Amino acid sequence: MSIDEQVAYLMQGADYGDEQTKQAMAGELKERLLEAEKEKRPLKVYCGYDPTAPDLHLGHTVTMRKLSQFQELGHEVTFLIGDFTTLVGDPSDKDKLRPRLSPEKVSENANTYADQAFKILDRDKTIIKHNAEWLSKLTFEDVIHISSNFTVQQFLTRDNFAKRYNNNDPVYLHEFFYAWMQGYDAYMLDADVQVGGTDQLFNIVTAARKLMSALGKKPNIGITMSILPGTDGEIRMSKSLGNDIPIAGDPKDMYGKMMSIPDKAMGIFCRLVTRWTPVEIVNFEADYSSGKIHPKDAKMKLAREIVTIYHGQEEAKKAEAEFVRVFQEQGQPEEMDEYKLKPGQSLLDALEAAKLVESRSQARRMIQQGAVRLDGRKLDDPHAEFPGTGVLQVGKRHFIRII
RNA sequence: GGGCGGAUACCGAAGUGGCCAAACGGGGCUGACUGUAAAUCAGCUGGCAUACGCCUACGGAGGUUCGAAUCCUUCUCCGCCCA
Repeated sequence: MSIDEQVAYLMQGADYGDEQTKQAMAGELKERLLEAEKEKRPLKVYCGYDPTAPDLHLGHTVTMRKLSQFQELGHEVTFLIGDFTTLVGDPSDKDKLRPRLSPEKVSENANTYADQAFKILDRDKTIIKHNAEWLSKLTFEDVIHISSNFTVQQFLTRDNFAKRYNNNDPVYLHEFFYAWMQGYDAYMLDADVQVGGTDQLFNIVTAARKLMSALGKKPNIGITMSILPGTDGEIRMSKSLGNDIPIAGDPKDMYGKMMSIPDKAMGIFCRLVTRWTPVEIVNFEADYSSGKIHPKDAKMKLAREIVTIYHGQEEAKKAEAEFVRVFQEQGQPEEMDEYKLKPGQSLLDALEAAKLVESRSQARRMIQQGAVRLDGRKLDDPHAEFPGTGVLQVGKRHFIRII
């Protein structure tokens, strides 16, 4: 790849909110790539992760995919675990109720994180670091000194702060520290490039660059990635919003979830979470928007690609076959859990005991709404004795074999 | 330290003594349509109960009242203003 192609590849999916910043960053990236080439050194690239939850979903992988592209081009990638910053809490995370995690829990999560990340990153080429290594050693004096490089006004330019400030919502003092701690990470790592989400724009571009300059280093280049929407295609993917696609989950479920994203979100998924090159993506999009390929078939290809990344080709094929069988041909899943019927159980009892519903009230609702079927026949009497063995289905996708 | 305002279900937001399991919007779920797309339509969205109904819930704890999300006391948390 030529340098310009590399820049295009590495900037793919990046978003800075305005075109000028993007141009400026692309320009700097190009310069830095040239410089590295001349000096025969790789760029130092990193992204920090806060191991707040053990399970990763596709949204978390956006920056990992970007790191892997750098890796592909021979650069040095550091996977930074924010074990110290996690204890502080990121202001861009609105989840205020997040319980304070114990250090044990944090390191446990961090391990799971790293394991899942290595489905994307090359384990042997990735450096893992923890920011507690340096952040926990700063003295109060250091903190004051570093803080003196920033003004409150600078922080208030950040949308997230400004908005809450104007709405009279709380803005905590410690949130300000979060931004510069991230900058300090970049400083300690001698980062040439820092990858993050657009929600990190301020931390990466304003705070980190300023701090690095102030401490006498060349400021890092920020690659801030667009935010991946969830299965609704609109709002950022997040577990608490229930629109996430976990990567460690069941491949069939993953495939199904991918199929449920709106057509208009296909493009962004391609750019952010597939292994496809910019050219392949352009062709893919052209194919379905011109009608050459049915959008459904295009989406199936996309779903297959995603499942393949995390579960391999075999599983992806199986997931697809199952999807076709269950949803397109209205058949039954290949495998399902079994439940042994006990004598005298009513429909309600069975639904509850087989754990197809969360409560008896919910079971009643489902029955009333005509969502409960045994071998395709609708069951509508909650109190009738359960008819017998067969495949019991609730809604579109919950099945259990009654034996 | 003083004054004022606020905390409601997954989220946002009404309600300001009985008609409140709590309007409305979003989200989620179910059904119709379909490509588990979009758009649209209908319904559901605390628990228990065949049912009458019962229980738990409007930040926490007490109290007033026949009756409280609504009134009082106090505690916790948040915002604004003054110092």
